[in-house]
Amino acid sequence: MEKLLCEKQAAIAKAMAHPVRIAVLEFVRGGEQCVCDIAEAVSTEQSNLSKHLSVMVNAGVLTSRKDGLKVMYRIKTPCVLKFLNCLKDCLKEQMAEQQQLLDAMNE
Amino acid sequence: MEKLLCEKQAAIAKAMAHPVRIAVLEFVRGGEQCVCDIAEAVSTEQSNLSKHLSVMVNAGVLTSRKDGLKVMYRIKTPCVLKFLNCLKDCLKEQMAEQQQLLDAMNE
DNA sequence: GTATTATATGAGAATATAGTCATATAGTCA
DNA sequence: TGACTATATGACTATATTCTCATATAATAC
Repeated sequence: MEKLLCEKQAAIAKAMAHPVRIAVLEFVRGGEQCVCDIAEAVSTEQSNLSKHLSVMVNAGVLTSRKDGLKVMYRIKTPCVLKFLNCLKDCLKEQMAEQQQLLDAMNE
Repeated sequence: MEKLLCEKQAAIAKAMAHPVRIAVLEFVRGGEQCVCDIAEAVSTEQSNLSKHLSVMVNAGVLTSRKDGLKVMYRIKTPCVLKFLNCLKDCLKEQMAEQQQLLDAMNE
């Protein structure tokens, strides 16, 4: 049971654990976007992007809706946004630490 | 530059995107623990666990210190805890949605 | 209907990740 | 010193992920 919960959490993390997918989420966080615009924004091949998108849909991170020829993707829940912020904070914390090291070297 | 930031964020997410690693983080979140206790808690082979731990150390998620024969691991920054909470919230949100579906079926 | 556009999918190759086993290292204790 | 314990590492296999290319599907416009 405990194990299953860990698996589910890992699956969510995994769905975001790729540079292209982070870039997609950052691009989409402002509002829904079609595949072609996302592809341009993250400069990734259409078919490849399409797979990344479906990974995130399956993990419950994104949803999509059809709009004519286009398919619009958007972030599914507010949690995902919080998650992204969290990641960025982690990175900032790491960089701040590196900055301290750098400062120490220059003393 | 943008790309590099995405890579770094993805690396952090990837370091946690594994069921065993989530289990480790959950076990360690209360305070530092030695490898042998972690191994028992997450029921994973010692050498395998050791690799998972070093992945997380390299990603800046955990730190370790030697204490005699033992090596104690702990969560490196408060951000990581927030991150874990975030993941759990994402999962809760997903399960709540499934619950709604279930309710709709029973009407 | 055909042509066109936007997106998805399948097969395959390249690469990365995870797990297992045997072994190495390093600290402790007698 | 040698025996013992805790942890890390290297080699290897198994598996999963990513990417690319070609092709399929689906919506639109003519």
